[in-house]
Amino acid sequence: MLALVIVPGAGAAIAFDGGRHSWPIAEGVVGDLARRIEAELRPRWIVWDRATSTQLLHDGVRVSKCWDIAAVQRLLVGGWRTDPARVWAELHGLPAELPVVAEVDLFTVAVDDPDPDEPVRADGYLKPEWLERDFAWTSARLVRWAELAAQTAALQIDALARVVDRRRAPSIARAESAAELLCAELSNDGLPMDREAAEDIVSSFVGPRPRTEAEAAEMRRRRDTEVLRHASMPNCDLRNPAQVKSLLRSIGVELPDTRARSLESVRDSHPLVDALLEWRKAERIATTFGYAWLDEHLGGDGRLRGTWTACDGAAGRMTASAGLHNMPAQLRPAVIAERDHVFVRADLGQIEPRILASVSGDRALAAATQRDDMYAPVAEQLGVDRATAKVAVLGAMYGQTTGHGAAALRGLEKAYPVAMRYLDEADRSGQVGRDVRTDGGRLVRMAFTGRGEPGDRESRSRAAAQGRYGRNAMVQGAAAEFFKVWAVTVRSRAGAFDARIVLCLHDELLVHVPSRHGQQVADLLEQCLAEAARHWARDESVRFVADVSVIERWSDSKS
DNA sequence: TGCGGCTATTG
DNA sequence: CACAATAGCCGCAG
Repeated sequence: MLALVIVPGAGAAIAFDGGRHSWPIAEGVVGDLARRIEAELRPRWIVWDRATSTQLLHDGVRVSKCWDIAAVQRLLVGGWRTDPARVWAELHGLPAELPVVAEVDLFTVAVDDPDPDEPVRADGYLKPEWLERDFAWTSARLVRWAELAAQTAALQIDALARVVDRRRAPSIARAESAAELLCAELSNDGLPMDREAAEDIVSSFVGPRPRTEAEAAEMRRRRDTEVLRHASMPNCDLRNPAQVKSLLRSIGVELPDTRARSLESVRDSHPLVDALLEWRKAERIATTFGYAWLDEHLGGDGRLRGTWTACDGAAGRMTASAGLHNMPAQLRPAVIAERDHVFVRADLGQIEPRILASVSGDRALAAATQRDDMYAPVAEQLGVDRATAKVAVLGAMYGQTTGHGAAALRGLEKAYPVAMRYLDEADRSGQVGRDVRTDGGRLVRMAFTGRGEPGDRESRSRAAAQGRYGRNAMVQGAAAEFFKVWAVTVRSRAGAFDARIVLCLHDELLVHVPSRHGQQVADLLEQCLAEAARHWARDESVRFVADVSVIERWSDSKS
């Protein structure tokens, strides 16, 4: 483990052996030095947060392993406030009211710090001025800062071992850290996308690229007219749901809302409905996934870039902006591998119920995971058809209590009591605002604001919603952890084939690979899945499956 | 100008 | 419209 701190404009420092040995580094040589250390020693780099990894990436250094203090802290205590001062205070059990930099005004005088190179105060807190933008860094202070990072990482290892199985804790923290490296790389590298193909698709929905604002308005007006010509409300604003409701009423269609689902149910009653649904599709492309989107996010190098987050606020899934996680299926044919490259795409099959079987330790449900389609044995067990079994299992994980799955839910309770109790326990925690911790040790905060008088209808429905949130967080969160272990395992092995992960999508990986290595990387993804399962799961009772294919366009895979 | 509501897309 | 997310536009309050 080797701690590295970089303060742009001030310099850098490294520390190892828990901070007992340390050196300052001139800022100009950080990249070269880090590259040589990485090549010769392959250390686990301790960093305060992703900024250091991103800085290295900009210097052209890709490190293989790290301990990201902020990422591990989010795992340990949840939330987003993971600056060094807070992390340090939390690890030392100090009260959450952090000291702030004292204002110097007419009534106070600046007190000289007797030990200005020491970041820790007598009361144990970090000095807040060390976190200020204009802090007067010196090489002595940078060195102490690196030593402190090394000490902090050591404290986290102990803290983690107290909340997760001691054997599994380090690998989970390392995966969360490596996920930060992966996210830095995904943000930097982008997703290959063919601009011409993308513009052709956009054009097929909204017409050619308008050259002026007036032209754009004219095209918008023409699209509106295609719908409005079916009725006699020429000034109706199709972007206003209330007015659309009136429009529908004027043609004799009464609906509670104007969502696509509702509209589809009355599709045959009037030609306007069909036109409106078509209009919605085009409008979506025009406003969100159109020329403006391409101009903003698709670089001249044919890479679509967004900002990647390694864990979201809820349960720790990865998120991405710029439409990388919700790109309409119609645009995916434009995601094309570069010359002499292919994509290897892999998605985990039925990941959430398999995760539930694993984390709950339900032996009967684990037995069902031995099958490629685990809903089939569940259906047999429950004496219902497959579709019903699937709805029931998903309903149990999401907290559905009404509808078609409700009856089968009672069957689930009988057949898989261990798994159902696990979900129920999380549900109760959520309802009363008690934090839950996922199997991998992520704390999911449940302290919601404003629980009203218990008993009234509003507060009961809010409690139920919080219960569903808690129930789902345990499954979705554990699935996210497992996915990250898989992804970072692939990341570390893919380099041998000059392959890079270019997209992570909750249960799906897209890897960009030189064509000659396509099949080898496809095999690699399967191997990494088995390896991830061995590292992440408590035992080997649950089988995980993936669908892997070698393709040229993202849209080429069957499923 | 910021925020909740509505709607869309995705896993 | 079960769970999660990002994102755009509208109306309304300040």
